[in-house]
Amino acid sequence: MGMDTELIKGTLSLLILSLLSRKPMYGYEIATTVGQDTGGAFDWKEGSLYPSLHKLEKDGLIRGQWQGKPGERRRKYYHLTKGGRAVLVEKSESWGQLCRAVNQVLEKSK
Amino acid sequence: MGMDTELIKGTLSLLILSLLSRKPMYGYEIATTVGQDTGGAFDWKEGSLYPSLHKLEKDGLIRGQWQGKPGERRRKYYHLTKGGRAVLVEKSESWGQLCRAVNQVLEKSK
DNA sequence: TCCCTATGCATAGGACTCCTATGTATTATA
DNA sequence: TATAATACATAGGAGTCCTATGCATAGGGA
Repeated sequence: MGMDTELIKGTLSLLILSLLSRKPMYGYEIATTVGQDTGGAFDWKEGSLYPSLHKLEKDGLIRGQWQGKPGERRRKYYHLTKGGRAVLVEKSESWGQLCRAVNQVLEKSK
Repeated sequence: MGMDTELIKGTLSLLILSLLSRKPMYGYEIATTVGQDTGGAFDWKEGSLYPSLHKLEKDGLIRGQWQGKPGERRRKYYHLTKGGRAVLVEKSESWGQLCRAVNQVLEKSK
């Protein structure tokens, strides 16, 4: 998709939290899910995704647990913490405010 | 306003172009206008605004001209170039795509 | 069997955006 | 006459995201 990458900044952590509010997921699953859900609008790179997951965990918003019975592929499942759920609500509201504010300016310029 | 600053990134140049599509404006006027139009949602700092204006000019999207008859306050008025107008259209479309994509994910998580 | 692709996680280094802090100068106001 | 508001500018740093690279396993086709 031809979406301006500059405009994407800041949405990564919001969307990771949102996706994990559905159910625990592992990194690769998060990336493919957000791609599918948006018709390919997002194509997160490993170099963005994994450091972001590590930071969210460091900040206590998500927690990761290695899973994999012997013979299974090793995956790190992340789930939202209570704090992460609260931040998700805040970030969602901020996102709504941003949308309204930007669209106000764009509308007024027409 | 309590708007998450991370989410703001990328909107600065879009909104500057949008504001200048109304009429030529000088830097300080741009900052106060975007604040008024959004009820204070944006509070752009000089350290963000002026470098951004310089970059937009360097990229050929806007052009600045010093104005000020003697006795008047010296102001640098910027106006959109033809290229700037085209980029504004592109960026507006990208912004719309981003909004839809993010909201798709958020909605699906409810 | 062997190679290639997809899956799955990770990090170093760099580009880019925005902010804080600071500087200069003029005009209006208390 | 001091202070706030106006008006522009830049250096330095923090933070976010990307490119590039590395490692490892599973599955499918030749």
